[in-house]
Amino acid sequence: MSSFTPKSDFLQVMTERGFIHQCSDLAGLDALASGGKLVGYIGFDCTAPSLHVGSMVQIMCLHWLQQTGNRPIALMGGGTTRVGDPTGRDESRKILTLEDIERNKNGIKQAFSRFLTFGDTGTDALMTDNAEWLTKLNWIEMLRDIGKHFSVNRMLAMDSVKLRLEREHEMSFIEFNYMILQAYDYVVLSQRYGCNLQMGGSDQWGNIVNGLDLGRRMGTPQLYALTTPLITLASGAKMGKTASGAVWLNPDMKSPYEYWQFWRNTEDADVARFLKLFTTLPMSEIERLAALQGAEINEAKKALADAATTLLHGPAAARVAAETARKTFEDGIAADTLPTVTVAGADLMAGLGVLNAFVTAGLTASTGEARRQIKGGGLRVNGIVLTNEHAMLTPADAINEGAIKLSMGKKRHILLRPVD
RNA sequence: GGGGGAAUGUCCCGAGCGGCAAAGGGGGCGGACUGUAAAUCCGCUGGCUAUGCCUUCGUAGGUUCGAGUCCUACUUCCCCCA
Repeated sequence: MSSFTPKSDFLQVMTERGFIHQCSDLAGLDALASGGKLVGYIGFDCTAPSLHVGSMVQIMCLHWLQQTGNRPIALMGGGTTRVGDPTGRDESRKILTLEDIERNKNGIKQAFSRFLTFGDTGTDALMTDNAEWLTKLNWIEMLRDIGKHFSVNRMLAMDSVKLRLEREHEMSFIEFNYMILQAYDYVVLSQRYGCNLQMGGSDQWGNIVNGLDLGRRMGTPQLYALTTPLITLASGAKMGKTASGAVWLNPDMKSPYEYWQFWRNTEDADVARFLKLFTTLPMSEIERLAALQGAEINEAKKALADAATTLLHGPAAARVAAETARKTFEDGIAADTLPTVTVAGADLMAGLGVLNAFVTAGLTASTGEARRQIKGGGLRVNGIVLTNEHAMLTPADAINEGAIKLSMGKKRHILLRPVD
């Protein structure tokens, strides 16, 4: 596969930026892509109210698909989430309520508009929900039309099932059916929209290939599969977690500033790879940035943070985030654009204990943790290390544009702003 | 159907003679060193109105001054026999 030289823009971009892990037929796919005849989809689970950076690779795949003259489909898993994908899990998922799934779906939709141009013609992106057809399936019809194409022998041999069986972990019948539904999705999308490519993370290979098979048996045109590598950090950790939890894409769950910070803190060894995957900067520029050594590599990290944040939150928000970071870390002053938490002015007037202040700000989970952090020298008020856990905050401490800057560690800062 | 074993700090794994807020890891957080990096070293890693009080070892009872530890029943999981 490494010897294959793609001719299409799509596969050239995917290859040189490191998006390709496995493909069912690179040459066939290349031919279709050259003519702008690809209609590719990726399914997104509705298990959380927002996508997180872990899905960025997938989103970028759709983005490039469109940028190179093909049509992307973002498929919401409103139906499949009701069943639950057992892939990569050795315990059953808990079954989500329909209301939760609906809420999650609406939250997840938000992120896409920045990356894709939606519409009804040509290369316009499409968003659809597999609940639309899956919930209408009739059990007997489904068994006769779809079920007959599936071999239980083969299903049992699939990794997602085999692992559970080997470890003698429970796999319920509902989960066992997941792969059938995902395969069926692909066929439906093929029939409705001429979809001929499904992409996904490398763990989805089995599910995607099932779709290919089902399509062949049900008489669709040739379908293709393309998976992306699992993105881990150079240090081996799974990507997407930070001090303050998962890196969500929705701004109400993770501010643009925090998103910018996430990329700014990328490990040296990951910078070049991430620039290729998570920005649309030209390859020549990426090569220049990747060549930076030592402390200079920080310039590359800023470029990564700027570009990635611009993609998700827009240029204005990215500029603010970068400026906030510059003031905070390089000038050491409190930018009024830092994440802010408000307190009642009256409470502050009466004197607010520092322990409770840090809990209110969300920097520590409990007053106990705040106490321990103070012992370890980890908390600061207006930049000054806090040593007295009994200290009280008063309006006189609101010296940064009328707010108090609370910090935990070197990187996490919150403005506590009194309001009436 | 019969016999044996197991469930531990709500992140995970895991030790635990009747005196236990409970060993040890991993992970996470903080500190030092740096470049807002990695690696390394050090500290912390139930809650609170805090020299005390409250809640934690599958669930519910019991024995005991005192139970994660002993007894009984139940739930779930694993192993062996049929």
